[in-house]
Amino acid sequence: MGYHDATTRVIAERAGVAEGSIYRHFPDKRALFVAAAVEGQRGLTEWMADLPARAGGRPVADVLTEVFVELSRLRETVVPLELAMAATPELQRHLEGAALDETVRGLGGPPQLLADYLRAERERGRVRADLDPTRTAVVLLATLFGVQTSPLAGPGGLDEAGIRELVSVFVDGIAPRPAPPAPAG
Amino acid sequence: MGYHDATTRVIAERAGVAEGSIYRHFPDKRALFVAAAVEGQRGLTEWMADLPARAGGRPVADVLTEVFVELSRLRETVVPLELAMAATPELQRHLEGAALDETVRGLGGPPQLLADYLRAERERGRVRADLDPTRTAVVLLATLFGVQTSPLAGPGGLDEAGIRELVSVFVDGIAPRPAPPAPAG
Amino acid sequence: MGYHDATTRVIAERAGVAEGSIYRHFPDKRALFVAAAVEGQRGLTEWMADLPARAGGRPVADVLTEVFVELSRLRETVVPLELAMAATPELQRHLEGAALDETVRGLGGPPQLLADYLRAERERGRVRADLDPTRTAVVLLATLFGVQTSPLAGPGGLDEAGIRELVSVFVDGIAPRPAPPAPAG
Amino acid sequence: MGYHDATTRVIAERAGVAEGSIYRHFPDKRALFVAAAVEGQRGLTEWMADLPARAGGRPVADVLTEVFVELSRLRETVVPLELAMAATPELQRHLEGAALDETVRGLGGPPQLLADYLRAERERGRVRADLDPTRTAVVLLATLFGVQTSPLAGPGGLDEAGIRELVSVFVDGIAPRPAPPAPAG
DNA sequence: TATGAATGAGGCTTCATTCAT
DNA sequence: AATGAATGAAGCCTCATTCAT
Repeated sequence: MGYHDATTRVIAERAGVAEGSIYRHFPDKRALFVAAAVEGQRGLTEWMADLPARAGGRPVADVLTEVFVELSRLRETVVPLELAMAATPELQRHLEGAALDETVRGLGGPPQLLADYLRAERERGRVRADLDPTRTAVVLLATLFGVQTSPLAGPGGLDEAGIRELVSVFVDGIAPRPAPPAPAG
Repeated sequence: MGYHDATTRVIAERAGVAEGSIYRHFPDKRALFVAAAVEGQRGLTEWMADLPARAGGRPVADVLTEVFVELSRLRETVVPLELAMAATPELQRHLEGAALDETVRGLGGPPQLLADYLRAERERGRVRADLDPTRTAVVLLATLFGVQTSPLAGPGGLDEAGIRELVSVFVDGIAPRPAPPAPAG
Repeated sequence: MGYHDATTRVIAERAGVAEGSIYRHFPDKRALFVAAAVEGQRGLTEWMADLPARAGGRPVADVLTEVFVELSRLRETVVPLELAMAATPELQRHLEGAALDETVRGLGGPPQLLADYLRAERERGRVRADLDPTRTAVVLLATLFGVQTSPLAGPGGLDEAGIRELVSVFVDGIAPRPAPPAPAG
Repeated sequence: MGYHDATTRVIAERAGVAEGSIYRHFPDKRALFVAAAVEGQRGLTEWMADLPARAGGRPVADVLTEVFVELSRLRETVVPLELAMAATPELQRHLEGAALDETVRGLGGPPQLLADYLRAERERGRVRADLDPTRTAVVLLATLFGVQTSPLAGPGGLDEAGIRELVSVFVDGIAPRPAPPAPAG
């Protein structure tokens, strides 16, 4: 449901408060919406907080798959908000000014955490050295967003198998791999 | 700009016609919007029509980069429409019933053309044999969509350098490549 | 169907002409509507033209029944127009200025013809001498109109049996009749 | 004034409220209109509630005259609504579903009350035994409606004298009465 | 002269916001 | 502080009328 479909009446109803009461907590509807989006991000961010610490453990593909599965689950509630933000430039402008929770700001949000993880793995030689972790993180998250958003992927986004394939593309690329050198024996 | 921000007044104004004239050509606003989206797709699709025939030519990464650069350019007009479609389920339902131009339907649209290209390259051994071309095409296009849409990538989406890096990730993956076998010599 | 439901588009469609062509024959929609009402009256009036000449023939109740049955039949097309006129004061004002066909004007329309008939019967002693024929005619026609119009009578107005009962009330009244004097024998 | 002339703007203006406020009390314009008609009926019905109890008292013609004079007065506000209902089939369908005030429903509305009165008078021998009270009541009310509605009666409907004559026609009929039998002397 | 696309005023309705209670 | 009725701007759409062809 987008920004315009979430009328103040519906919001108030679901929140179990009167319509007028909204304006005691938020100056206007936009602020309420931005706050909801930020709040959604907070949940995601907290879940991902330990991601950088997991570098060097399980294979990168496994970690990314797990992260993406969780993201896609959590995002079921967040994506509509983000879509609304994306589709409503008016909201984006106000997002910048939004008072980000200090905890969240410190963590930097999902993109920062994913970038930190990728950087840590790169240092361990498990990620290509020529990739910029930040930009790569953005591409990964944008893909997840695109896949769950675009009509192309069908309604409901990707299931776990789909996410696994997606991660496979990211990790190994679409180009065929040369045969690994025969282990020295 | 989303579906709701594109008021009939604004649309009529930009088209240089009276508001009432819209309804001589479209039964309602929804139909107008869907038609605009379909028309946008038509331009994209025509540009991509010869894509499958290019398989086996220049390196896959180069072709994809070129395609994505063009897509991102053309999509400057299409993305807002697609975003609106994505953010407005009401529109998606009606898109299915929309009278797709026969030319476009025959070509199958960008996802189909890209899938055909990938399949052709796979047959030539230039794309991993274990990937499903259709799903891979969807992931590629969804990524492009996500990158140009998500607030993460900043306003304006990716420039050509960004697209080049994005394609690099897709083609070669983020995992480090083993050293290619030393050419015989 | 009323004045507002008869849109110029519908009228033009049914008439098999283009919408714009209406305005070559009538200055505006109002004039078109008044003309249609007048035309409807013309048919009724012509059918009733010989009514006054029938005075003295068959019993008054029979004549009135026959007239009302025919009126109710013809009025199936006229009543909607009259209703529209009644419900739209704007139209009534313009009806007065309408160019009544000379023939119709000469005859005076249904009320005048019915009044003439009643007057002729009154002279023959077959209608109460203390009733004003014109006002009585108006009451009779208004009743027919009311019965065919008011929701009370149910959809479709009265059938022939209903009209017969209605006429019976009018002719003999609702008060019980004293026994007629025994014919001299 | 008809249904279409009573625009929401005009209604709101006359009611001294904002246009949008209408929709806090009624789901749409139709409902508002039907409610107004029902409310109008309520006033009429309450006024007529004691009618059946008056049978056997003053002469039938006097009672009917009194009733019709009052009806015509009250109906000055109701007739436009009823006309609108009659001219707008869409409204009639919704009238059936309208929540009639229980009081009104119990009384059955003006037609039922008038029919009850006529039946009571018939039992007293003051109304013809061969007339169906319900149908007669409908004819009487339809006539009043027709007279106040039809352009024939001129603007403003009937005055008291006109109503007296109308009732006279109904009570005694238009046929001449035979001389009452000479009282025994 | 006939057509029908274009026009724009105005209709009904929604909705974010205000305000008296 | 909370409520929810009231507000009025604005949205989509219809329709009588005009005008270029």
